[in-house]
Amino acid sequence: MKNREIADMFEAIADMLELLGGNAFRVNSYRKASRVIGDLTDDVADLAEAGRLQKLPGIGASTAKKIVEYIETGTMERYEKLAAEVPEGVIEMMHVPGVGPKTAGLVYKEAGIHSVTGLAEAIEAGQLTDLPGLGPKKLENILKGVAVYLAGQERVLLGRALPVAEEIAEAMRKVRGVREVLPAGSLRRRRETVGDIDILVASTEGKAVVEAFVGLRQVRDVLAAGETKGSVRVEGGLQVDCRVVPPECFGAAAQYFTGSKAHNVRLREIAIARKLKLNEYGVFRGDEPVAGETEEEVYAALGLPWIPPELREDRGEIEAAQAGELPELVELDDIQGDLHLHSTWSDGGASIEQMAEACRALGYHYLCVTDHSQSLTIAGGLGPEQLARQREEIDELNKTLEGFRILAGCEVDILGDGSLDLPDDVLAGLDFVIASIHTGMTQSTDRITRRIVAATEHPHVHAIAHPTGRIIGQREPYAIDFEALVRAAADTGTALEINAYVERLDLNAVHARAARDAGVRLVINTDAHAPDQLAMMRFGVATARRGWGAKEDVLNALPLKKLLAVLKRKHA
DNA sequence: GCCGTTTTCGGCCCGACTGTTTTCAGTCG
Repeated sequence: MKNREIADMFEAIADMLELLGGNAFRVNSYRKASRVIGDLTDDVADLAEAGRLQKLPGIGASTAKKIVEYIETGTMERYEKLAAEVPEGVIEMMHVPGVGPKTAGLVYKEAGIHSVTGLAEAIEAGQLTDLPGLGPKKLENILKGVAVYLAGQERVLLGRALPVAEEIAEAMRKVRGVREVLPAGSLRRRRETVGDIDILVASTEGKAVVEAFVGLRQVRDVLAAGETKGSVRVEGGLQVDCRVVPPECFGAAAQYFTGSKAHNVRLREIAIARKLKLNEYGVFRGDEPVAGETEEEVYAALGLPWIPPELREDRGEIEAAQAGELPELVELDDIQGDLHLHSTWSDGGASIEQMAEACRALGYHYLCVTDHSQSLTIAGGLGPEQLARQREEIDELNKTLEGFRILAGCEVDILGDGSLDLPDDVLAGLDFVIASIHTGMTQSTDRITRRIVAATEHPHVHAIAHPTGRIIGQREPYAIDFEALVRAAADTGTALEINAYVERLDLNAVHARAARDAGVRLVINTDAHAPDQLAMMRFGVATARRGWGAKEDVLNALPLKKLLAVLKRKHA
């Protein structure tokens, strides 16, 4: 699958064209094409073969031709020509905060600088002071930017950022003069990682609110503190911005600061078509404000229903909203139970009883114990006899629990050859079987796809756990043919998991969307190894929502009776 | 380079901030 390569090439073409002073709209077209191809789960080669490339938004005759060229020949002339002209390091300089295409182009053309480190050295040696537009402050600023860039400026996991944001938001709600507080930005859209935290505050007293913000006990460094905006770093280096807006603009500001950028651009285009103007202060006809106090009225002024933040990525949500076809997204309250968790029988930290109590406290009606299977000795995997004894314990516990049911299950390993780690008759006796890969993760696309597809075809496997194996920032997904997996899951009635573990979120949002579009049932599980980890369910639900998942798409949003009926069907 | 409820040509998102200027270019979100 060459989607990623092609998306990256279009992005690089955009960067290089921009640096060379090419038409800005053309640059934008390449960026859009890059995003569209990058978001695709279908193989772009299949679309090309079917002659359907130009059906994609932002893909016209010219980019379609380049895609076909790359698929057929393995190279793209446009890209190669530009790459011969612009050294890679010059493009990299553009990614330093404070350095854009103009500055990178200038220092390259006028001073021959072609790397980020070369840029820093030249500034420190005082070599760039004669260049137009580069005064001492600008140069100092670039130097700081290089330090930030080289430090890696990593994005932070949603699971880490969200609690920080909520704590700060809670503290800000207690500040005098504050009417409303909303953590906005990519965090509100529940992206799996976030770059920084944006806290939006409605108040008429900007300065006092900002002062209170930078004085919060969580604050370690104050980066800026003005009339309407404060910027700080908290423990761990995470940057938090606070913006104060008047209450009558709060809705427009919330919309604006939630993004995504691509979504906002589309909204502004719609505004223009309606002879309106949209900015962070409201919707305007001429100078006349038409909307702004709530997000609902901002969207309504553009002829749209309110769109849930998780969908705001310009991935078709605006068209769906216009057609009145937005999905009714699954909510945390819809979740009836957790179907993938561990106990002290394998590598968990709590007894089944403790896990059950924790699940009841969350308002669930059932859980399924899915300890590891025998070959995973390092995790204390269970064999047939242990599973039988575990079942006895579960049966005893179920006698004492009212209105709650513990299901007996297993996270069975998919072995290297695609067979399962437990005999069929043992699996047949379990309520729920979720299969997963813990070894041979680096196998070829062909092998690993056959392995997982074989597991979906197994009559006793109800779901595949963490289907791509990726761990955010640590491990790439398996080289699996995802389309083939989705087809197999759809054909066999096997659910695919959204593993809610904050480092996993696997399936991710784009994969989850493709699965649900193909009619595959999703199952959202925490894979908890201790009671407190059950709370990660919210991140799995957020990912399902980003994947356009509705309650009906989610296996464990079913009430117990219906769930058991569905599980039985696969067994039979 | 894309695209069509004013268009197959001529448009294409908006405002703030900063540092460099003397009216504005570049960068950012």
